[in-house]
Amino acid sequence: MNSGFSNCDYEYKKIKMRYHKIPDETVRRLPVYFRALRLSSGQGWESISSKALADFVGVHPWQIRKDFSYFGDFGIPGVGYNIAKLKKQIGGILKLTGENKVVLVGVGNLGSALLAYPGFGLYGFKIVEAFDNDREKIGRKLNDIVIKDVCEIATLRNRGIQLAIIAVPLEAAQSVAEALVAAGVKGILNFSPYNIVVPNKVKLINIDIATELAQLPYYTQSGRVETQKQ
Amino acid sequence: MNSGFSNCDYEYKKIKMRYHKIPDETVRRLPVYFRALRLSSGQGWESISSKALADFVGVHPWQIRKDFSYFGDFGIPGVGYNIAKLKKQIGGILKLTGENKVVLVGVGNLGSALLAYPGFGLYGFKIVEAFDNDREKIGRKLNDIVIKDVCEIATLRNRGIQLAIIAVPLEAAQSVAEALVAAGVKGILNFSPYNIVVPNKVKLINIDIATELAQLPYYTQSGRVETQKQ
DNA sequence: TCTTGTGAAGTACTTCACAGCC
DNA sequence: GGCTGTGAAGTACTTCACAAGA
Repeated sequence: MNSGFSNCDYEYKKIKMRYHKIPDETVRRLPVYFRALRLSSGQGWESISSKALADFVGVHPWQIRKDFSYFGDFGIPGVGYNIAKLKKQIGGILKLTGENKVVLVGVGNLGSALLAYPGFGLYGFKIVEAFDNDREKIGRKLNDIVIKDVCEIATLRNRGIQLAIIAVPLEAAQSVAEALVAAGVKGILNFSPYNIVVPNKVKLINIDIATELAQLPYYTQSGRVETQKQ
Repeated sequence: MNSGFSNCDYEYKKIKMRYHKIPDETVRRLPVYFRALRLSSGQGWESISSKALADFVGVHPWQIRKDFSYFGDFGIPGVGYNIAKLKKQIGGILKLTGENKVVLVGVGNLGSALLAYPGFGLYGFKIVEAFDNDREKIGRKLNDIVIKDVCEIATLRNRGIQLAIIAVPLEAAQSVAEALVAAGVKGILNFSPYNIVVPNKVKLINIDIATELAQLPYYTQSGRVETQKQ
């Protein structure tokens, strides 16, 4: 990707306007800041400095200032950031305004846990539908959601549902993803350890639990000297 | 971090030995390659090319070759990589030899799902203990594991258990982490949305489910033009 | 004096391109 | 002819350092 605009720079600067591509790493951190602000806003503070926020979420202050610099002038020099205003701005950037509807596919052990997961609410997410292919489960109610047959994914069309969570065994992951995309879903959070392929217009984020765990022994087991190579 | 050794380069090259720091991103991908190899080794193939492996896991062939180049000469030009040998080598680098014991703290919805998660076995992980602070749960058996009181985390000392998974509410996360570290745990996979602080010698990997989901609307909602700034 | 915002410098990782081996 | 291994080039992100605002 190209930051572009190099031969238009002068024009843009003249009218005091510049264009940025937001680094993906910044987008990844914004939800973390957002949650920190939500948690800290009930505490009577009005402002927060980049240092205080940084300590809370575990990054460096200059990282936070740099991240915010991609958007606009959020803060007040000598004071910090107004918590309410900052929260609103980050929410706006992330499009976390109002309620975001999400559907879940796969109501096994992990899927059931996700249905009950309390962390989604803070961001305004709500799981509004759940699907499975197990006849035993279809029709049952879990956390106020009636589990439907995966065949009914197509009925999501035109209901304004853009996000889905996939928590099915890996054999089913690709076909479920395709059904979701066909039904108009534009963003997928995939928990199955399978390399799902989706069209470019669809954003896919993978969480691969076992793979994350499998990094640990490399770092923890002693004898990790710099690799010798001959 | 410094790649170092610049003034020793000649010496090292002369004796055909070089030292590398393995990029964290490479370590993150190795478990993915490892699983792909395990899945493909039952299929009668003996060798696999960087292109075939790349297509399977969803990266570029040159990325795979570069990743492997940090370790040694794995492949045979014109042929590819011997699957059995490669699997063994990656397993060795990641220290995924034999059975890796893991303990789980927090047997709520998510913790229970992790206890039953089938994906750990492929890497040789086994959850050998589970802890919770809920009197209702303590003493019950789940997936052949008797749930113990969190107070008993200290009893893990000297049992050769290096890895732990934290799936407790955020208020409890820091204290649980400290108990685990005190009991000799060296690597933690943390599912609670809290910035746990651990000593440098302990490796911490965070999986923050809601935060991952919260990135999606930014990418999926239309109207994401390059940010305007004045 | 304290804290922001940001060019510039530094670092880490990815991609290229091709020599060398099978 | 096909595929690996790897310096070199390119890109993306982080960290620094400091001018300017409150």
